[in-house]
Amino acid sequence: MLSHTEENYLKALFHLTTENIGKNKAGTNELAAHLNVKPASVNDMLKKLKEKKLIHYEKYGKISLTAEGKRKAVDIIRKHRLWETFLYEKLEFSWDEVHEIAEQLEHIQSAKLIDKLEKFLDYPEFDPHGDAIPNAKGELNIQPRKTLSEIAIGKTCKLIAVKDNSATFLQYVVKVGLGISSKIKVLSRQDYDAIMEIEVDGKRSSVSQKFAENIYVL
Amino acid sequence: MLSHTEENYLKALFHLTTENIGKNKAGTNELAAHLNVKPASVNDMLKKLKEKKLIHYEKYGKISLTAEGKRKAVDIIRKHRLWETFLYEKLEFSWDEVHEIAEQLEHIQSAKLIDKLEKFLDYPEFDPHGDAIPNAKGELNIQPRKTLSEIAIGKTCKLIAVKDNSATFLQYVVKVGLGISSKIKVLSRQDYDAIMEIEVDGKRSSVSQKFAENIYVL
DNA sequence: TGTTTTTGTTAGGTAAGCCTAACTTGCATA
DNA sequence: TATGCAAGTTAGGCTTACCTAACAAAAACA
Ligand SMILES: [Mn+2]
Ligand SMILES: [Mn+2]
Ligand SMILES: [Mn+2]
Ligand SMILES: [Mn+2]
Repeated sequence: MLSHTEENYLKALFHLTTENIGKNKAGTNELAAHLNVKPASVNDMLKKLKEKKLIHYEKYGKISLTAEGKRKAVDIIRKHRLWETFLYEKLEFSWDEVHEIAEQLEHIQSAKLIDKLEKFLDYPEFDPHGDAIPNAKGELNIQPRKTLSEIAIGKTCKLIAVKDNSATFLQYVVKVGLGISSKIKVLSRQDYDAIMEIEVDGKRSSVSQKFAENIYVL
Repeated sequence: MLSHTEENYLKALFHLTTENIGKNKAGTNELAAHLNVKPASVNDMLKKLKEKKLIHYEKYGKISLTAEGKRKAVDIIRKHRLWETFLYEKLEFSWDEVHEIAEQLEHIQSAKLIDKLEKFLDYPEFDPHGDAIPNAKGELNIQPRKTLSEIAIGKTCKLIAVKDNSATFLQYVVKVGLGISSKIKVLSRQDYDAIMEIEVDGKRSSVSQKFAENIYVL
């Protein structure tokens, strides 16, 4: 049985490695920043997770998840995304509210609960932010995704997911008129700072590089 | 913000005092037994809860909840019972499974979540064990309840709630053919050990004093 | 290649929540 | 009223998960 904290470390490692295609190792400082703790605290935990055979790690080396660690992480992500879907679909929360509550719910221990919840939701494939929900076997198809910042001027694309799950970002996304499946036309992009002008349902907006990098499109 | 542990102490105190009519103070050892910890641990926590003005307590004296402590406890019980109802009604868990999972869910922090859950469940009045669910204002009507052990020979009564929420007890209750609203006829009671013979739906069973004291009837 | 900067580690300390062992208080009952 | 036992408290220790400050290693860069 893993503690709440250990689970959060595994989940963070999954996001920093396995989920980011092309990058499969993380560093101490990076992990510390992601979890809002100090590198010294991370170092303590790395020793414990290594001892439990959940991560690969050598002193001064890079960190990666073992198969077992990966499986544990995927299970937490599965719970997180199913709970988000429940909150959004059944309790009518808005998509900027679900993440924070799911951060708590993801730690509830009961395999039966999550399987019943999945059935109740009729086996959803994606959560409210467009992220794929792993199945009960721990299978999750991670496909390389383009971001809005990579779309050429003049082209139109479809929003399929958001990278940032924070309330402030999601509220901003809604304000620009965007949601899952929105069609976005790229009108222009400044050479100097990459600020883009986009059109959504006939409405024009200017968005930053940072914003565009957090929007996944197809 | 209260910790998971502090919440469990308040809930235990509520069950030992306010909810038990006629008894409104508890002792250190009693609380320790209820929480499966040692009296020394309870003593530590009592100092903290007093400091936070959640309990009335003097060294070597009895313990009781302040108005604020009571309110906090009722909120946790409200969450516990609404989650049990959700698990039972929506996810089709059996009544002997819901308590354990609700012990975890009751600590999720979000007033909005619990109010939306209550609405989703259409404002239930009782949980799957027949216990009243406090409303959002913290109101809970505690009425004195008779137990099966107090019913006279020859009389018939109706099961309205169970006191013990453990899986073993609840499975036994089901095995005897009982559930909420079951009609129970008391056939006999031994003078020596108070073992009772009862009839439920034409089926006869013998139950112990301990069993009968955990069945609330009307 | 030498030096600076970044990254990572260690030592030592804190708070929460638990424990055991030893002690004190107060209540029941002789 | 004495006294023995149950109830309650204290002291000191443990583990988890965090911290700061000081240090070591590796990477970047000049
Ligand atoms: Mn999320
Ligand atoms: Mn989490
Ligand atoms: Mn219960
Ligand atoms: Mn609890």
